[in-house]
Parts: sequence; structure tokens; C-alpha cells
Amino acid sequence: MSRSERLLDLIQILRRHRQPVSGHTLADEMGVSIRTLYRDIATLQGQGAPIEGEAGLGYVLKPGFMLPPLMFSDEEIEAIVLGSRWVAKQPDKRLAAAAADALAKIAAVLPDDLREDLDATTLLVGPRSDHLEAIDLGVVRQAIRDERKLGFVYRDAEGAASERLVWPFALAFFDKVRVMVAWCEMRRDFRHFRADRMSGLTPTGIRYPRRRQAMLKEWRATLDAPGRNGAKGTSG
Amino acid sequence: MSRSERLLDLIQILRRHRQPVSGHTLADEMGVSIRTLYRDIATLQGQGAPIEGEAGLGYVLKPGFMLPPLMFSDEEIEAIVLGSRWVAKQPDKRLAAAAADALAKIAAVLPDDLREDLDATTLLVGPRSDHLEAIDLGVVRQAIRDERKLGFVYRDAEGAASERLVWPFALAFFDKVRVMVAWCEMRRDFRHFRADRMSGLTPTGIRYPRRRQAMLKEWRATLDAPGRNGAKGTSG
DNA sequence: AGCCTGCTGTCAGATTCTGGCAGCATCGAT
DNA sequence: ATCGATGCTGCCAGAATCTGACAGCAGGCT
Repeated sequence: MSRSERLLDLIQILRRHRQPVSGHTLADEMGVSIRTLYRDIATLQGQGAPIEGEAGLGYVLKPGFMLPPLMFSDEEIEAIVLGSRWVAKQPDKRLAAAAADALAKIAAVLPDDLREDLDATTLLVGPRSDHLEAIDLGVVRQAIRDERKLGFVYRDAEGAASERLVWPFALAFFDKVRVMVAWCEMRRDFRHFRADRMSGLTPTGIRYPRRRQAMLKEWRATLDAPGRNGAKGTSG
Repeated sequence: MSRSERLLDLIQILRRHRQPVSGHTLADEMGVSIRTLYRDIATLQGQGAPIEGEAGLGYVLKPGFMLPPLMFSDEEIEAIVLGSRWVAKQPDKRLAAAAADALAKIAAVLPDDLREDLDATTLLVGPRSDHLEAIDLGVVRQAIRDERKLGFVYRDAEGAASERLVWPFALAFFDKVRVMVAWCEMRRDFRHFRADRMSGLTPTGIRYPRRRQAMLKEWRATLDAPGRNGAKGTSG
């Protein structure tokens, strides 16, 4: 196994362990000496991997994705840049900033002439005409990532308000509105909530008892099934 | 200089030369022997770089972008995936396919658990309500990339049709319509053309005499300047 | 204090990389 | 057909790099 492959493996092993892992354990798993492991960690850190080591504890990899060297065609890079520019114009500030950061990160590692091409990529995203929401969608995305329950107040199409506690698992971006998809504890069913009708967002920190992937899959099945209202009908 | 750095350099040098370059030249530029160069080329090809060598000619790198190892945060990868999903739903078929390819390419190099996360990334893009255009936007994007003149028939808001020959340099994606930005030879000015009002697209193969970056910059300046109509007003 | 752990320096041996050489194949020009 | 330029591969010895072992220091926990 070449050194570069081993470095990717190391990232992968670190990701598997959520708790801190000792260097000795890692060295064993990879079949190298502890000294080499320290060198590998240093190399990865030098490449920007967010690995943190603390004496007495071990190593942790902060959540994130490591991409190996990758080749994209002109059209593929145009698609990524255009898509990121669209995201960068979303009203969700944190996500927009992340899109801008990702683009900057890509631009930073490119040679000058390619960076110019990227800057001058002539696919533009027009201004948006949005129903602005009062809540911070970043909180919703975090709850989805962590699979934790979320409380809020919902005002339905008729203007009636109600308090909800839900298990959020998806966020859909439409042309003008954003919609959270979740299991509603009150209704005991999947429900869709327009972000501009939500308020008083309160993350609970309580994990909900299902995997979001499973709920997403089940929810998609209900969309395809006939005789039952899908995303459009059962809002709130 | 480490070997991996040298490989990136090699890509960069290959990009600079548009014509085929002999291995001997490349080896000189990088300060290594011809034998090592052959090995480096083989390594890059093994990593997926589209380098082609032909006996009697030399090496050419097909256009594209090589990204070195890169680290993204959760939110950054979410932004890229969401953006690419949005692009993948655009009516521009080729661009949509490129977005899907880029996502697949990223997914292919990730370990299984990360790939699942990617598949299950719970940011969805809603269906689109578009004015569908009759033309192939891929032709427009190609003309922009190549900086070549483009001919077509334009039907303005009043329904009057006219033949145009323009220097296209940007393509803007609005919620419902796509707009090509170009210098119009007939009007001798920047003009904006809604894609759904264009027909009879004919790429000319003739290079226009300016850089698209320069035109983009100049056009943007006209948007900011007062007392002059910008993007919204001078359509067609 | 004692233990576990991270981290660095040093150095010899193992591993990999590199350059030179030889040889063959392919393409275009003469 | 011949020739030159070029791509491409195998081989091998020397150079460069990587690796493992050891020693030593520092920080956190019991």
C-alpha cells in the first residue's frame, strides 16, 4: 500500500471512531509503528485535515469530508460553481457562507490561470424573489444532522397557530419557499412545514428514535403511493 | 519538492501548453529525467487525469480541472451537494448531466459510510416551473467557453423576430428563465436575450475579438452606472 | 507520583524513487 | 522503405525517502 493510500485510510479510520482514539490503536489498525503514525498525522494536518490530538486522550477528527485528488471536466466544474453560486444566494446565511467558503477553498488550491477561469465562469445566478423566513434555517439543518427533536410554533394557511414537536429529517428548497419535512409527534404522521410560517425555533437536544435515512425513504414511498396526499397537500 | 507536488505541477505545465508537448520538453521544465516523466504521466493517468500521448506528437491534457486533496466541512459539502442537485434539475440537459456526473465522481471516491451520508443528504430541491426553451443551452455555453460568435433568431417581447449575430459571454439563471448576455453586432451594445425567445442557434466558429472576462467586467460596470438601463430593461 | 498519551530528535535499515541504458512500436516526412 | 521523433516498458544501481526503534520531554488524569 502506498503512503498516500494509507493517509486516506487513516482519515477513514479516524472517522469511524467518534470518541478520541489513541495513536497506538491507530498504528495497530494500520499496521505501522507509532512513530510513523505521528508522521502521518502531521502530514494530514499539513494538508488541512482537522485532526486534533490531546495528551492523555487521543485523536479526534472534526466532522468533515476529505476528498482525494479528483479530476473534473469543464462542464462538471461549471455545474459545481453555478450550483454553489445559487446556494450562496439562498437566504439561509450559514449555508450561503458555506457555499462561498467551499468555492474559495477550491479556488485557493488552483493555479492562477484556473482561478481566473473560475472567477470568470460566466454562469450567473439571478436575484431571488423570496418569502423570507424569520427563523434560522441553520438550526433546522443542525437538528437534521444530529437527528434531534425540534420544537416551534406553526401558523397554518388559515392563520391558526399551534406548538409542535417534530423529528426533522429533510429540508426542501423550492423556487420561493423552503419546506421542512418531519415526523410530527402531535399528528403522528409526516408533515411539511413552510419555513416562513415557523417561529420560536427551540432545539431540544433530545435524539429522536429513528434514523433520518429510514424516515426519508419511508416518506418518499408515501409520495409515490396513490390515494394519499404527498408533499403538496398535507402542509402543516 | 515532493513527488505529489511535482505531479500537480506537471498537470499545470501541461495545461499551459495548448498544443501537444514532447515528453522531453516536459522533463526539462520539471527538472527530471525523461524516464521519471513517463512514470509520472502513468501515475497521473492512473489517478484519472485525461492525459493523452501519441507517438511522434507528444502529450496533450484534455480540458478539465485537477483538484488536489481537499477537506470540506459538513456545511460546505452540504452546500455543494445541494447546489449540484439544483443544477441537476435545470432544463439544460448537458449541464444537468454534468452536475450529476460531478456528484457521482465525488461519491465514487468516498468510503461507504460517507457515501451514504451523501446520498441521504437531506437537502432537497423542489420541482421547477420553467419557461422551457427550444434551444440547446449547451451550444451557448460552448460558444462562451470558446469565445466564438453565435447566430440566432430572436423574437422580442412584442413578437417581432430578427436575426442576430452576437458575442456571448455570460448566461444568467433566474428562477424561471435563462438569459444570455452578449455584445450584439447589430445594436453595437450589450444586450440580454431570454433563452425561451431564441431559436435557430448557429455556432459560427469565428472567434470574437475580445476576452469574455473583459466584456463581463465592462458589462457589470454598466449595471452599476446610473442613468443607463441594466439587465432588466434592455432585453433583446 | 505514576500512568497514559501526544510530540520531537536521531539514526540505521528497508523501501521507494530516480536516472541511465537498451529495446520496441507508432507516426509522419523524406 | 527508411529515417527521425516520439511514446512506452524492463532492468538495475545509486539517491532519496520512509520506516521503526529508542530516548526524551510535556500535558492531562487518577
